[in-house]
Amino acid sequence: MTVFEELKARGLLAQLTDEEEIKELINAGKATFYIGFDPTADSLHVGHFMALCLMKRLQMAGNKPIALIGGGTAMIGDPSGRTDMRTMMTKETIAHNVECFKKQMSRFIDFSDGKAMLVNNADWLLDLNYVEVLREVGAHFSVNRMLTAECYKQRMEKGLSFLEFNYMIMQSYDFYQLFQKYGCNMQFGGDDQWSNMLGGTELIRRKLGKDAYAMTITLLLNSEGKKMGKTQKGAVWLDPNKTSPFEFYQYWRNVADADVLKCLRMLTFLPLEQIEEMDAWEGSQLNQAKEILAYELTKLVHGEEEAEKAQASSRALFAGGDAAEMPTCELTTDDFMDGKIDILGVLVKAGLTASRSEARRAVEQGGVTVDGEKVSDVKTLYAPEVFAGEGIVVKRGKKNFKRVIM
RNA sequence: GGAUGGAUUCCCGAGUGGCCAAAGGGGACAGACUGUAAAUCUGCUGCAAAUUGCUUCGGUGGUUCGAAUCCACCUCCAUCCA
Repeated sequence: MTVFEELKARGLLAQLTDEEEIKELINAGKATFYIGFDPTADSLHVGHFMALCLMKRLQMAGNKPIALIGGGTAMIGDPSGRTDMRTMMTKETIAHNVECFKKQMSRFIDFSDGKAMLVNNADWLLDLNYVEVLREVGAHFSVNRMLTAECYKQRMEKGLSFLEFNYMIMQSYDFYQLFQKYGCNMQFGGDDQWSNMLGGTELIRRKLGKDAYAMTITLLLNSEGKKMGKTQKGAVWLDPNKTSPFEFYQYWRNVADADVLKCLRMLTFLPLEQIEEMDAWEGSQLNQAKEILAYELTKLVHGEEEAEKAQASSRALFAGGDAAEMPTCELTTDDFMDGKIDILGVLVKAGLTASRSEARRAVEQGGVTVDGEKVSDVKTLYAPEVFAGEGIVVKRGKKNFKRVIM
């Protein structure tokens, strides 16, 4: 199976400027392509992960990837698909994020021996001369056309600043630069980037009279049409300090039935034949598929060891086994009042609830368990001895738990 | 620059002097049912020393016994006019 066929079979391809041409180039391993990542946070997330996987797949097929970090474009902020303006980030924050991105990326992509490149568009964007850009680049863009672009649609109601309006032009300029400098003639990215990417191919055609291609990958949406990889608290990060391997594992372990197969196809490197077999699974058997999904992804992102640990904790918690790998919280003598700590205090200290009020509600509703015993009294007290040795296991709800020791 | 409308809790959105920690919906959380899924039903959703107290309706001052609500100024947003 060729790379192109595989991408297609996995449902990754969304839109392409020229299917035949792109197919030929990437199958032959002759393409130099780039994918842009704006450093809007200090860690990559699942969306980035998909793009990195795409990069890896194409790299394995012999193509040369360029990972572009948007140190320059992050100064502007991509308005695509957003209803409100991004908060402007300081230069320092961006610089910090760029460093974090670099570190994380090198775990996924092999940058050695010129097999891939890492560039930062701050290198060419920040020193641009305004009037020059307007004449050289701006002249090739039609405002009328830009305004009809899908990505600005949502913003037409709420308002769009001139700053953000220029994002598309900056991204187009990136492509134009990379085309000239490195012969990069393809740009890939998330489907929300389509209009921005077309801007680039257009610019190259107008300035140089040459063809460049763009291809987007499907956004990972769940069966309700929402972007996956987001939790109530925010994104599911790849940085273990922001989203622990266990939380990461649990996120995928808990995906809806309707989404498991799609996730396996789009996110893992498991052979398609194996995934097709699982397609026939039904009912509770799908739980196995979820376990595989969670394990595979955790392994890709955090390594095999962490994946094993996460799986062990998960099984221990839900199937009731040895819970050695449980997340732990340590109390100090300061946490005790008159030699005791109440259940609400324990919940808050363990980070299982945000406030004592919330803890109180959880207990009142029967959602709190200590060592398997339901706690029904809000005033339940614990002496320090309870936390000695193995400590106690505190659970809030079905999925949130901590071992509390001293 | 001018005119008009607007800013309410995680989000949408009601509230135009006390009965307001603030209707309703969504989401989130917890319980029941299950398979760590979905659907459904129930509860819950500012903080706390908890039949009470404290902080919150863009910001700062003011009027009043009492302000999300009235007044002044400011900030931001939308629409129209330039």
